[in-house]
Amino acid sequence: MNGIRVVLADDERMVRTALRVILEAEPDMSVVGEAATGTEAVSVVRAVRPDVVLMDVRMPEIDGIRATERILGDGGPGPRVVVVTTFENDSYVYDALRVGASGFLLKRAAAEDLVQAVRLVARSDSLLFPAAVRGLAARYARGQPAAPPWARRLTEREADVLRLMATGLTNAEIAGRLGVGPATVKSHVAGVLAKTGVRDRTQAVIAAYESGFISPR
Amino acid sequence: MNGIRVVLADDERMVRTALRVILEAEPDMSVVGEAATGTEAVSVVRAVRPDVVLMDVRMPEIDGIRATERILGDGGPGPRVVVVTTFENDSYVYDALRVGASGFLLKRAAAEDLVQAVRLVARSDSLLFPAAVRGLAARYARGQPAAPPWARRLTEREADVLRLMATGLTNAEIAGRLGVGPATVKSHVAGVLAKTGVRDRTQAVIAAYESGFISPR
DNA sequence: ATCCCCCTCCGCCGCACGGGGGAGACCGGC
DNA sequence: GCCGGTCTCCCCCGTGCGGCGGAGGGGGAT
Repeated sequence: MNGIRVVLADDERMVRTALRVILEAEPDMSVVGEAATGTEAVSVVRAVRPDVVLMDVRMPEIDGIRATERILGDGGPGPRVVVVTTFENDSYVYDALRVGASGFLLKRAAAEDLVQAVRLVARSDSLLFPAAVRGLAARYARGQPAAPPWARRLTEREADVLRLMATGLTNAEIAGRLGVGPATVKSHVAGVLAKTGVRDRTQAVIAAYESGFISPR
Repeated sequence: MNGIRVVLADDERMVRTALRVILEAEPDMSVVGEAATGTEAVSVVRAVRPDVVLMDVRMPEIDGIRATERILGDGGPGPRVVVVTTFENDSYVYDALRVGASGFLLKRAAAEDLVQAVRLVARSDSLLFPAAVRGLAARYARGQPAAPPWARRLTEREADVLRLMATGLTNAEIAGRLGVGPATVKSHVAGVLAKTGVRDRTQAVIAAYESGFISPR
């Protein structure tokens, strides 16, 4: 059975139980570990090597952000970390982005959204930031002009290329816009496809929309 | 938080009543004003400042297009105007685009589509047009003569294909899903591209998102 | 000083894609 | 009856795309 292996990290048992019930109801998911503290989360993840970690922000010992940082700092292909929090107006959003989280979810999100989110980050390696926190993320991003949060996965240039891809331009046209050669654009496109785990530019654009990387007017 | 505030402008009382019933059934919408003529629409909108205006085209005194023009010409963040008409091959489509309407709906649209449309334009400021007329928008904005063939709506099959395109499938995969040959899919894709006035499948998917034909989670 | 990542570019190659034709069948309307 | 629209499928053909492997330079990290 090679479903999506998930680890839950939350200090409240009831929350973990609720998440477990939701996820175990899906045929393609299984919860392979739980943690009640940040340090526990790190060790559990290192032990069971899950595909996705649902990481609460507020936890004893070390918080979810630091735990995420350590997990993703291990090197190699780490799990996708989806940061879960209660309040949408807290600054953890930016921190989550900075340390390389793949997604951000609110605890009040519908169960359906939760499983969809897990599936998306597990499958396509997309960045997943729902509409609820998009404005927030953008606000923080504006406050820190030189620190595009997505740099963890997509490089700055790759992000540029993806944005232009999402306007329907060809590689040659993107090259013209960026003032580089077509071969360079091809390289960046290849990078985007690899990092987002999709097949072609069309799927990349879809992922950009679905993840909130860009949003419709 | 009264939800989405809507003004109805239509010279037929029954139509207004029908729309009101449909919209009031939604917990997140409320009809805050009605108008039976174009001039009335302008004054009502200025008075109640709604989020969305459902604007009939044919109305006494001044028509819906001119009324829309005046409303959106007021400056500042005006409401989203969705132009409603009976016929789809109406030349009013172009006029609606020109004066800055946010959407275009047919009166025979299902109630479900109506509320979805209102919600969409209110929430995301999307342009809501049948994919068929999207290419027109760009060309018309550039001041170029709009070619009539594009005003034709997508056929049911073409809509199916577009939806599948927007999930990132190749032509061959779409063919498999629909149980037809690859050549058939190519035909439908060609139809979609022609009618939406775009160049390739990626732009078609973008148009689908931007037009509200499909929407991200 | 060394390593690693990023940006830049090169060639080759297979293939999906899209344009431009067309054709037969069905169905509804004039 | 005929015609217009839709759905189905066929051909050829050019090309943009994406995978592959490589290369050189710059800059940050340790």
